[in-house]
Amino acid sequence: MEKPPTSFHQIGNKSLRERILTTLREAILNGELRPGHTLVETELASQLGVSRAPLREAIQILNTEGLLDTVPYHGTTVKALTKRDIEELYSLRIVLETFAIRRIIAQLPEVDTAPLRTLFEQMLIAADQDDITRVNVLDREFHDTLIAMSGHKLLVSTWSSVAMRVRQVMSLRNLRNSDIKQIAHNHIPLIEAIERGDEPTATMLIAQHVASAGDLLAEDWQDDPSTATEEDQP
Amino acid sequence: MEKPPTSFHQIGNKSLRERILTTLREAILNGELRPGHTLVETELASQLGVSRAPLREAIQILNTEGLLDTVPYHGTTVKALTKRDIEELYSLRIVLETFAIRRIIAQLPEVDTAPLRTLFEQMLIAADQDDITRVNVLDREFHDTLIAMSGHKLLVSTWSSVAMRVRQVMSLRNLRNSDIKQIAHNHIPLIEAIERGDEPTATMLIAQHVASAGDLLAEDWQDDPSTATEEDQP
DNA sequence: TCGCAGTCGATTGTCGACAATCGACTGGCG
DNA sequence: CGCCAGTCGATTGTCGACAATCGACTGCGA
Repeated sequence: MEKPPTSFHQIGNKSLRERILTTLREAILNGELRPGHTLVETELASQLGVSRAPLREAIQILNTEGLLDTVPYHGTTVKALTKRDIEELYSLRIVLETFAIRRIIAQLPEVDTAPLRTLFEQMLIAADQDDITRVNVLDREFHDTLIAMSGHKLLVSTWSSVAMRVRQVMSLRNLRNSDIKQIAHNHIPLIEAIERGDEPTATMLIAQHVASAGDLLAEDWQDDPSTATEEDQP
Repeated sequence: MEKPPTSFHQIGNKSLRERILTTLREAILNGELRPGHTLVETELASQLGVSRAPLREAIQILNTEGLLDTVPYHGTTVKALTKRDIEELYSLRIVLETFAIRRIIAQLPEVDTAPLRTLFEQMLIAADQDDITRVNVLDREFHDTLIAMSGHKLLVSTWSSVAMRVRQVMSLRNLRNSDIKQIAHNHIPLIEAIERGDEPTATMLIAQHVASAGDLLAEDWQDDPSTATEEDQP
């Protein structure tokens, strides 16, 4: 329980709040902390070996990010994820990614599409090796890169909050290997359309690509009834 | 220093954190706290008559919302607003509002467009009376309503963070009355296009409408050099 | 037995004090 | 005179304790 005054083995030596934040966020995004799970501050604080002050600050941030849901004097829970949430998530994803692609194409000879190709190639290799985890990581990087290439900082930050929840959904769902490989292969026509500056095709492909992934994830999703986001008032 | 147990001018008597949050956010959005302004926790806390704990929680939230910028052990400042930020803000606005309109039209006979007309009429009256403040408020409500009518909760929450910064920009800029009246009148063809389900026209009009407002605001904007968001590394 | 008011325990909200960190100042040394 | 190490002050970061609030339990009375 006592921590050495200078423990040298922690590399990213940021503030406690930041480390708590990263820890909790990662746990939520990994599905380790499932939607509906209740967090008790006292418990969690002693569990993490910190006081409640920085923990609470981290919780406020996660509330704002939409990952936690605190009701005053009652408790904090991991935010529920309904089927509707997933549908909204993926429909907004399409909008944001389409925007990114339009911007990339608009500044085309300037931006370098090589990173996309590299990621795609690695993705194929991982798919061949049935390394599903790695495919998912690379897919995330692919879409993150796409957004970043737009050169639109506000879009990047908006994306990151959407992408977080996408990641959370994916952690709670196990797609079939065949589906994931299929999705992986879908990337190449998209890359080519972007490189050739073919906006109609590129935007059509991204919409199709994202929507089909979203349908796969939303399919058969059952909202946890005990953690519904809305209640009818009588 | 002592606050009356029930000071009647604060309506929503929620937690201290919430009240501090609202107070600070409003001050930033009003332009009362200008970009670059430094907040000192101890000062601000005693000024508000609260301790630093809830104040810090509010600050973390405002950081996450992108209104404040805290650098560790150094200080918290109101986030700078560069010309580029404004351009990004308005380009994303177009994307989000276009999406909202597409969704509204898609479910058309179901949604009621009367609120838009009502707001528009009030806007015209206020414009006639040269009540610029009220025109701005109504304009905000108009666009908020448009987003809300999409029935897309995630879009609403994404919008709210964009809309906050838009509000901040507007508070720092004084548009000419003639420009504002012009903008007010632009709303009616948009409403009609939406009601008639004419998606191409409606999306074209919203893009035009928002872009021209954005150009007006970004025009002649000078980034405060002392609060630049990025530094070149040598 | 049923309804209800009071109490109790658990949990969140707030506070004041202390620790850690960083920049600026300062004083000595080459 | 210039430079560097040490110190100091101001500010943020963290802690433990106390206060406020809410739900559930309990026991009294009709």
